[in-house]
Amino acid sequence: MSAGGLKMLQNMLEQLPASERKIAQFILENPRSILDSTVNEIGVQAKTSGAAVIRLCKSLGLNGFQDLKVRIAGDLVKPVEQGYRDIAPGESYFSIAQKTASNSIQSIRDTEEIINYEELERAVQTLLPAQNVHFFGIGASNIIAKDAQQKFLRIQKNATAFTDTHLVATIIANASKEDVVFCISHSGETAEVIKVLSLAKERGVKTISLTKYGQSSVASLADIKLFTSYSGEAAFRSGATSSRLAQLYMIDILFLSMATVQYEHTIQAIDQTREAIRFIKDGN
Amino acid sequence: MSAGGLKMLQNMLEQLPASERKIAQFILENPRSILDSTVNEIGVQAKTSGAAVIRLCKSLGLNGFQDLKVRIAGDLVKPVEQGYRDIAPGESYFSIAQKTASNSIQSIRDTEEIINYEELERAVQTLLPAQNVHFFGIGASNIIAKDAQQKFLRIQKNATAFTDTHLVATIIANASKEDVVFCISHSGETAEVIKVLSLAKERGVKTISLTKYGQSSVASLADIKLFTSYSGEAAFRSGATSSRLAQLYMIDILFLSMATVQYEHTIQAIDQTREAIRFIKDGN
DNA sequence: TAAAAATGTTGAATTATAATTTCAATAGCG
DNA sequence: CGCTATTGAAATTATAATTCAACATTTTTA
Repeated sequence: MSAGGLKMLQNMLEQLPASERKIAQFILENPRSILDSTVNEIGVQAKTSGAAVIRLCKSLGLNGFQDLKVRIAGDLVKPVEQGYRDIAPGESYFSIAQKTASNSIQSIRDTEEIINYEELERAVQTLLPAQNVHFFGIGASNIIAKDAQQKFLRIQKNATAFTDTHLVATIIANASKEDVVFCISHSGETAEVIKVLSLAKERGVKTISLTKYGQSSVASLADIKLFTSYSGEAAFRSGATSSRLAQLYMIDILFLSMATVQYEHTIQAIDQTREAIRFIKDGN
Repeated sequence: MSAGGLKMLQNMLEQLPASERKIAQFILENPRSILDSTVNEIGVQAKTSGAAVIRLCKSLGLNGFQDLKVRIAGDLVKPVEQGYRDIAPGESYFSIAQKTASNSIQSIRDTEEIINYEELERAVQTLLPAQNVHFFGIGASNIIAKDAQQKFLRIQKNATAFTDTHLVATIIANASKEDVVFCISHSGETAEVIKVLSLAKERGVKTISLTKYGQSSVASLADIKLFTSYSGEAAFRSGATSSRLAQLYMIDILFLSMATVQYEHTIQAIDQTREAIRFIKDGN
């Protein structure tokens, strides 16, 4: 019942009469397009008739056009992708969606593989007792910082995520020993982040970094170093497409790790948050 | 166009009216049998009518019965998915990392499967000529809005992503017909987002929504509806862990789709951005 | 709280569309 | 030249999709 339609066409190609072969060739070249075409449309596009399409189905030993359609739909289910692939001009939406999914998944998998669990444990143990956590990242990394801030606030952990270097400097200048500065920079070389980290170090505030895997100024400065996999990041010179997902993945792990350690407290905090939002929304 | 039919049915099951739900359930129980049944046969077998089958297809956002058939044919050739798994108290770091990776990957895969490529195309064609794109989302969805804004600015597309409802109202009140309002809300029921959308609609501004798959106030209001898969989102009642990745994935696809259509322009814009950042950083 | 109005849901009947068959015309072949 | 195979337009049949009146449900109003 399942798939094999394209293979059938290929095998049969030579022994088919001219009109049917035209159809077969057309389908092999545009397998996707036949899924939402009618028999007659295909006939015309392949410069022959709709009747030839039906005859082709019979020649293949199938019951009819629907049968062929279903088999080809099965053939077109994407193969599992591996590795990173860039996107070319004029690429189809379908192909973009596939490649993007594949790249995103790959970056998460790669990041999972390089996790240093001792370092992760140290991060959790540092963050749990912290009074305030100051996330800092600029540009694309600020998105991650904001996400982390939101998550931390949910479990009743004070958190900031400003972009203004001067403001952050002020905060660090007045930070207590119970505070943690958490710096995010994919490259690990963002000037502002390096400055903020240096300041924190000088002031004796605990520091955690999240950068791409490998040596970098930011990572070397931080007390605890977390990494995301440095993937090709080919995708369209865009600088921050799948790396961003890997960073969020690391934030999730941190958040969930902290949450499981203080399970009851977390559940309670999250339910309270939900209540509060409902109150704002519905007023009761 | 690829598969995901069964997932769609599963996601939608609860919000369907009785007759359509009967059909959905029947199909989920006998996916294979629908491949060579007619609309009426299915209707009768599920103890309702053929009309309900067609209505179900429309409810899923598909064009018709053939569309559903093709997607289910795709589902039947691939191995069964793992599904989502929640995290328990005192779970090991390793296990958290694994489950989180697995859930994240699943949500991206599921989202890929339910993409409606015609709707995506319409979104791209609406966004490309837009003068300004106003992203709007609050709470966790604002993170996504900000991410989208950054991406759009990179390709020289004016974009905003404010949280202040009054401010956004002002913007929409003064928006031109060439502007687009892009609303993000996982639940699709965020009051502020509904208000903003209604205002935009009233003002005749084009609207795009990004919500979880299924019927929702936000989606019904928008001209163009994009979806992420509504997964169990079990992960620790946290409300926004892997759904966020799926949303970012959709933003990536939109961005890359727009970028490939105007490839040279994009490359140039991105290189200029890089230059500008280097200038700020190194001063030369 | 009951009645009325509005809204949503249903499947039988109808219409529209697409798949399949028929058949006369034509091409290929010994 | 006569036989057989192939072809596509037209007819037929099957199927998908829409319409609509009846019914059910929810919401509004008095």
